[in-house]
Amino acid sequence: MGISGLLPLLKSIQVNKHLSDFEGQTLAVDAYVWLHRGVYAYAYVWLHRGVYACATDLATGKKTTKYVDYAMHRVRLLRHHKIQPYVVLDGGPLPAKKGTETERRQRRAENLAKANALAAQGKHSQAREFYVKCVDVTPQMAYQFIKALRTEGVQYVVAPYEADAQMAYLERIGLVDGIITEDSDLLVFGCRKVLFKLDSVSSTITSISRVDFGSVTAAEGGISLLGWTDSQFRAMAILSGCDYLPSIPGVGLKTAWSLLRKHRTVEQLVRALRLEGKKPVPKGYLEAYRLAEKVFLHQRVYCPLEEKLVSLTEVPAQDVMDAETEAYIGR
DNA sequence: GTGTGGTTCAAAT
DNA sequence: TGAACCACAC
Ligand SMILES: [Mn+2]
Repeated sequence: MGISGLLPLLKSIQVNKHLSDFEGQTLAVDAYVWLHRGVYAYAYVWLHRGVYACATDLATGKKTTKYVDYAMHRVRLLRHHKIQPYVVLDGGPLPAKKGTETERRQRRAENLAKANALAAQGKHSQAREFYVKCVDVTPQMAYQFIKALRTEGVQYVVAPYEADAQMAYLERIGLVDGIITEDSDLLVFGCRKVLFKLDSVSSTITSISRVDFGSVTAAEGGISLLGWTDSQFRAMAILSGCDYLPSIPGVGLKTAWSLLRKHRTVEQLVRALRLEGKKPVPKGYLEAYRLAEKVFLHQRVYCPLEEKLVSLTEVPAQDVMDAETEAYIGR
C-alpha cells in the first residue's frame, strides 16, 4: 500500500538520474519488487504458451527458476555501472501489518477462484489475466534468488521482519548510500536517498532526496514542506493512512498537512477533530497512532555489524515498551 | 474547485 | 506497488 498519493505530491523534487551517476556507491535493493516482477513476467509467458496449471503451483520454484534470471539481470546491470548491490529480503510477517496481509491473501484467493471458474468454462484467455494476478513470491523463490546471489558473490541480508525497516537501517548506519525500491514508505522511515522506477532498458532511475523536502513547492495547489522535520513528515504520512493504521475517514495527505500546520502535536490535533465532530475519529485512534509511529521508528532489524537484532532507531529510555508494543514492532 | 476514496490497469522476455 | 481516472461530498 505505501502512502497513497505521496509520490505525486513530491513530483517537484523527483530527479531523473542515470545509473552511472551512482558509480562507486553501494545501494540497497528491495528484493521483493524484482522477484515479484520476475515471477509475474514468467507466469505471463507460461500462461501465454498454454500452460494452464494453477499459477501458484507454477511459481513455486520446482519447475523453473526463470524468475531469478530477471532479478539477477538487474543485479548485473548495477554491477556493470560499478554499483555494489546490497540485496534485502523480507523476513517474517510483522504483527502490525496483519490487516494488510490478510487483505492481500484474500484478493489473491479471489483472483484464483475467478481464474479457475473461467478456465472451467473454457475461457482460457480471460482466465489467464486472473491467474497472473494471484502470483505470489514464496520463501522458496526467495531462497532460489539467494543461491544465485551467493554464486555471484552479491551481498544480501534477510530482514527479521520488513525489508523497508532493514534498508532504512543499512542507510542509517552508512552501509549503503541509497535505496532502490518502489515503495513510498521508505521516505517515511527517514531514508535520505530513495530511488524509484528503475528502467533497465535506459539504465535510468528516479531519485528523491530527503534534503530536497524543503524545496517542495506550494505552487499548483501542492503543499510546502519547508522547515518540516522528519517527525512532522512522518505524522502527515501516518495520519493520511498507512500499512499500520487506516486513516480517519476523510483525512488524506492534504488534510493531514493543513491540520499539522494548525496544531503543534497530534494529541491536540486529534482533540480538536473530536471537538469539531466533523470527522469520525475512531475510538482508541491516538493509541493506535502511537503504535504506528513506533513501527516506523523502532521496528526490529538485523545489524550486520553487531550480528544481532536491534531497533531501527534507539528507543528513548523514558518510552515504555509494554509486551503488546514489543509484539507489534517485532522482538 | 478541492480532496478523498474507490476502481481498474500495468507490471516484461 | 503506483498511476490514472472518476464519482462523490464538502
Ligand atoms: Mn512498505
